[in-house]
Amino acid sequence: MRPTVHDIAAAAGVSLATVDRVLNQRPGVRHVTREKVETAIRELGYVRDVAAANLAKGRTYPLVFILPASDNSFMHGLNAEIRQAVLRSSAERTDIRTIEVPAFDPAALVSVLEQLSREKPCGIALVATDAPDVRAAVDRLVRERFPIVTLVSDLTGSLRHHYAGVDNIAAGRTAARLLGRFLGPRKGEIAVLAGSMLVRDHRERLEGFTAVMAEEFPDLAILPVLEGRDDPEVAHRLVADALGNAGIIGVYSLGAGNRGLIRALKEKAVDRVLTVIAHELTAHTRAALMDNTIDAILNQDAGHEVRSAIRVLKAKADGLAVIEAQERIRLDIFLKDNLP
Amino acid sequence: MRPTVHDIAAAAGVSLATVDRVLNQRPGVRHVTREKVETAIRELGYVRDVAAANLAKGRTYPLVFILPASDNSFMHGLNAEIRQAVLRSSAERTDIRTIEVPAFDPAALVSVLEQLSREKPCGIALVATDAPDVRAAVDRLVRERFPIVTLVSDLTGSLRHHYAGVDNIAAGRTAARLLGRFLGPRKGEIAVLAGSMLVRDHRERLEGFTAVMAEEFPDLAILPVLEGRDDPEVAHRLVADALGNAGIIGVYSLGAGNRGLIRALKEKAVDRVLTVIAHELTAHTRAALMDNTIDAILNQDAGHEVRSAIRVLKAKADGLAVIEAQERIRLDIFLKDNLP
DNA sequence: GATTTTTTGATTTACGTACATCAAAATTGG
DNA sequence: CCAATTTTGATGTACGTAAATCAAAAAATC
Repeated sequence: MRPTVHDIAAAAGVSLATVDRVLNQRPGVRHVTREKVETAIRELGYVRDVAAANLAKGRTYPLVFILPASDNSFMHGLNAEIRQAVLRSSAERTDIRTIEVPAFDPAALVSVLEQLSREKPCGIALVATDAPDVRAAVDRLVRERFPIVTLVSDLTGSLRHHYAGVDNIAAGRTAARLLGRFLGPRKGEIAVLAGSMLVRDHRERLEGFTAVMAEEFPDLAILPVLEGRDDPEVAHRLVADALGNAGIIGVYSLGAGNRGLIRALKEKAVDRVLTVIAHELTAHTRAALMDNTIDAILNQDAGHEVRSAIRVLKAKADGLAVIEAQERIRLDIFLKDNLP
Repeated sequence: MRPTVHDIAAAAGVSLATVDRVLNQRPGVRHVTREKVETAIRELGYVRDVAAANLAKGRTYPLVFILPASDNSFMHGLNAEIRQAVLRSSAERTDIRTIEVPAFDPAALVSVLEQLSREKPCGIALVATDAPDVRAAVDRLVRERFPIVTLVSDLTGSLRHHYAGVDNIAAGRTAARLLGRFLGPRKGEIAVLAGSMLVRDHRERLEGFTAVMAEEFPDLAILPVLEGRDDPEVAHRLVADALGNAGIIGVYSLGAGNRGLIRALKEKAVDRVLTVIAHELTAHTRAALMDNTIDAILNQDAGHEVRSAIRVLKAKADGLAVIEAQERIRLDIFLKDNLP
């Protein structure tokens, strides 16, 4: 049986009340006494029973998710997963609120963060826009002891406690190797469709992609990036135009808005052997994978990201350790054979 | 605030004791009264606070893991993950015991299962050997209300509550498509190294592999399967022999014992362009992926499997729902760029 | 209608922790 | 040494549930 506060009190030769004062960092304990208690805690290997403590405190975890107001399948999916988590709130003692901010707008994000610092949630998850102001705001909140995790898009160099998302450089590198290997000895040009180079995850994917292409597949030339703003219409136009170039033998779509890409491919490339790699598994990309329009899909599981963010925020709020391996968000590679 | 037993009692117009009798299916409640309470429970949307209940009961979850006594990296890894879970036991209220049984020995497995039915653990996870006797023993335990999950290797057609492992047919299919696509237009022969065709997961991987090869890559011929018994020495000999055949352009290793495979490849195939796909990420396969001896690794995350099995068994023991998407064990595809 | 049996209520203790109160003891300052 | 202050102990209540006991009420049996 694991030791309880009573055991600590007995071992330290003090009363229950004193143990309680030490455990909950209440004042009125002499230094020597505090040391005695802390020694007993260490020696007996006491760990607070979080379930009992939460019961006694009537504790809930007010959490805030800050998401960009983007109208694409991935963000819709992320939202849906948060709603699922809300349904589990009562069992998990969470109290989850979602705030939408304009996409790619650091100032708006900062103002929301500043507002939250007054509201005292016990944890914040945000899809970070990569800007110095945002970094500063996040660092300030971390210093004020708010648990913070970045979701989907990281804020490197900031003090955030955790990042619940995939390694986008690795994703880009993986895409490049898959494309290169699938194309084999063929020579030609590769079209790259991105959302916006202002978003860190897209930049990183491109960075990884071009690095591996340059190192390992010198026969494949990367064309200038098409920025589709994650909008199906824009993507469609850009890709349809680009396919006028007969030298293109491969396409890497590293953002959202794949609906337009797929339409363009079906209209303009029926007679050509194109190898296509895209990101994010949606109804559209899934269908395209099944009918061979797309050859592979790289994906991040939004459900895992949301659940992981919640687990990590709760653990940080309680000062507990997280199981690192469990919280690592993996890059899923889907071929038509291993779809979920 | 979520309703408590007191609210149920008030709503149903009965005493706390009666609510307790209904909730814990104790006798001495008239049918009509029971109905009243159940209606109140439904109408208020009451769900038992599992944390409080466990505290009151002093409940622990005695769980048993039954593993084959196989001496390969994967089983060692699985064992290590179970030990990690044991370290978390006190926080998770689990009490985990591991039983090793001779590998591929249905009778031994059945006798352990029968013994357990007397011991009353609150959940059992087993790496199933696929045999009718085992299926019958598992079904019997399920009927006796033991929560049971299969781990790594499933027992299809049995009544087990859950399978914590990958879809091995999908894994084989994925391996085939990767190999076929990586080889591109080349024609030649493919060597397949398995552990044993007596194990269901190996059979399924082969089944998926040959199916996709036949459907989609008719220029690639699959050679008779080499059964390496998951033993590095045997695997080494078999592969070294097979590589005498100059027509081999690809290798699929669907079992364990990859150390021998890798040695054989380094000795016999330095001057050849072989495409190699293997299962299970270990120190050896990882190094081989990095130095281009292996082109891709398919993996199942033993840590996820163990944690998932525990979560599911606990949920079943409490009669709670599991988050299906969370418990799905995914097939990891590793290229050298996305290694963890 | 009296007796037995079944059903229900009222109440208590417990789980491990949090938190508050008040009294007692120890320490500090003058 | 006394008074003021700080530190410690003792005790009780609470959280939501489980489980037990005993008395009271209701229903079933004769």
